Amino acid sequence: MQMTPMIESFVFHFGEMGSRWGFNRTVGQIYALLVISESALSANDIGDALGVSRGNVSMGLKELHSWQLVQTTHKAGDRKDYYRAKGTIWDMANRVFEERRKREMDPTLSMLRDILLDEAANPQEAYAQERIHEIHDLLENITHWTQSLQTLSPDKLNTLMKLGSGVGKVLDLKDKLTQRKAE
Amino acid sequence: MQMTPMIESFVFHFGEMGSRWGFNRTVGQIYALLVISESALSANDIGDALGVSRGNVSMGLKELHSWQLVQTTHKAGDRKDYYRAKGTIWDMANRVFEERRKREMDPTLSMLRDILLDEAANPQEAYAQERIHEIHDLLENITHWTQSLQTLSPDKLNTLMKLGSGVGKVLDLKDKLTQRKAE
DNA sequence: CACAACTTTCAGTAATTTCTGAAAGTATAG
DNA sequence: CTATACTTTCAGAAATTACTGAAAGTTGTG
Repeated sequence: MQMTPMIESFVFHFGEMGSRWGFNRTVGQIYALLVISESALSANDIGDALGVSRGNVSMGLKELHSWQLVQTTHKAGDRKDYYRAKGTIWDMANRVFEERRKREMDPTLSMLRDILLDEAANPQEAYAQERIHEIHDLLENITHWTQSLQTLSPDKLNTLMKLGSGVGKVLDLKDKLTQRKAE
Repeated sequence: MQMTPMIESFVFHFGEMGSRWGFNRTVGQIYALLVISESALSANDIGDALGVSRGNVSMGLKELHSWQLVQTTHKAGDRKDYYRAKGTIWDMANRVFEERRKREMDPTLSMLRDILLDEAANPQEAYAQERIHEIHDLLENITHWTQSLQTLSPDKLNTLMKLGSGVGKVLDLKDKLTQRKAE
């Protein structure tokens, strides 16, 4: 894998962004490299291309595995493991959303739920609980919603996204229809 | 602001999560504290409650300001600045989404666009550009979509979220209607 | 103007995260 | 079983990020 300037800028940028998306620089770079590489790469290929240690590559791949973003393959007569990005770009986006939900939302939701089970001991806590309730409900809504969006086919999701804020009109439409039925 | 155990666990957890949501521990804690506090707090109140230095509080508030998540107020006959969380929970969620889009998506999109302007120098780069194109289009779709969702009223958004995957059926419905019209 | 009451900045330090490379582990071939 | 060709682990080092507190800055008051 030779890093042309084009490929370098893609890979490095993904590295920078990696940390914002929930993994570290090297993990981001490894993934970027695998995504834009047509052939599967060995751990050494990756380390050489990125200029990082073999150990670091191993840890990075382990992390990507836990995100279910890589696939291990083999070549005949070669003991080495070869790695490639798993699934389509849609799958990738889904994975990232899902993992982040697990890591960001779920623990928060359960903490909030715990707090709401307690009795407020004074007006200050009562006020706090009200706010916490709001946050809880909002997060729960978002969680459920994103989960159900993930069950939609990429095709439907695309339609929905293309619709943009036009979805508001569709909702009005639906309201009218269901109302008419109710009459 | 006395930190009861309930309030402590909320504030500390928000601190932990803060880093995942794009800001550091102290910033997360300060914001949590302001959200569940009915009255506005001075910078010293905050520092005392959280056990962090005055300087750190100042930096944290500056950061929250840049996210437009806090509001500064004053009390008669008191020179101190007092701080409170700005807007509703919905506003907060919007702010966070928007800020993150600005910080995570926009720079990536512009980098991808730049790469796509170049000619591929070889088949390897051609393959890379195909992948990059896919990623670009996906991110652009998501960006536009989330932007347009933000223009929807909280009320409509709520309806949409409640609908969950049922939105698929509504889309079918819309398809049928628009088709009928076309006939 | 000088002083008081505050806030902000920032150099140095502390805490945290990431990375390296050597050692340990694993699997296959002979 | 031993040698070889690999992968993983992990203690310590390096890099990065966050925090402190003293000094500088700001604003209002007498």
